[in-house]
Amino acid sequence: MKTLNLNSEELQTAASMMKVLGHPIRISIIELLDDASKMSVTEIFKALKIEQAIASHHLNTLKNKRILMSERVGKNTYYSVSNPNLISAVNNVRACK
Amino acid sequence: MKTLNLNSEELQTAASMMKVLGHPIRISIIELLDDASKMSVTEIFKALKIEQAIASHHLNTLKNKRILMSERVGKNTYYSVSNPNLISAVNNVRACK
DNA sequence: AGTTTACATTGTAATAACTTAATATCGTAT
DNA sequence: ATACGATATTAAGTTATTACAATGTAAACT
Repeated sequence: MKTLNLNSEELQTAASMMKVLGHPIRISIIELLDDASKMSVTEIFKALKIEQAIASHHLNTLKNKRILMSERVGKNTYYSVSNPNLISAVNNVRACK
Repeated sequence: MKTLNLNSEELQTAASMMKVLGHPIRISIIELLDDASKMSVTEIFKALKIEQAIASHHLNTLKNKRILMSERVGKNTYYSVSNPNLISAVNNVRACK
C-alpha cells in the first residue's frame, strides 16, 4: 500500500494555492484576467462591482501565493495570472457539472 | 468592460469545490484515489498515517461537495473520485513549480 | 505645496474550518 | 444476542477567513 508524505513542501504549496482559488471573487478575478491578460485594480473592482479595498485584499492574497503577478505603471498596478495551469485548474473545476 | 455575476450558483459551487481541495490531506486523498480508483477508509487512513476520525471527516467533506462518491460493501465504504476533471485540476496546480 | 486618482494597509467583529477525543452506528460472524 | 472490525457522528476548543470601515501611501498634475 502506497504511503504519501503530508508534510512535503510541494503538497503544502499546492494546497494553499487551491485554497486561495476557493473563493468566488478570486475565481472571478482569474477569469477576468484570462480574458484580458492584464487589468488594473480599478478595472477589476468595477467589473466585479465590489469595494476597492476588497479587491485589493483579494489581489494581494492571490499575489502572496504567486497566483498573480503585478506590475506598477504610473498610478496603476496591473495584475496578471502567473501560470496558465491555474486557468486550466479553474476551468477543470468549473467543468464539473 | 465585462462584468460578472458573483452570485451565480455555478461560481459558488466551483469556489466551494476549490476550497475543499485546498487542504493537504484532501489533495493526498485525491492523489491516492487517482492511482487506486477505489479505496476503503482504512486503506486511506493507513496510507496517510492519520487518525481514522480525521480521514472520515475529510472524506465526508469531499463527499458533501460531490468531489468523491462512496459505495458501501459489507463493512467497508469505498471512496472514488466523482469526476476526472478534479484530478486534472489537482495536477494543474501541482504543476505550478 | 496641495489636490486628485489609484492602491494598500490596519483593526475589528462575525463566521467558518480544523483537530482531537469520545462515543455511536453498521455489518458480519460466532 | 454478543462481540468485533469498520466507519460515522458529535462536541469542544482553537485557529483562520472574511467583510467592513477607516486610514495611509504613492504617483501625477496644477
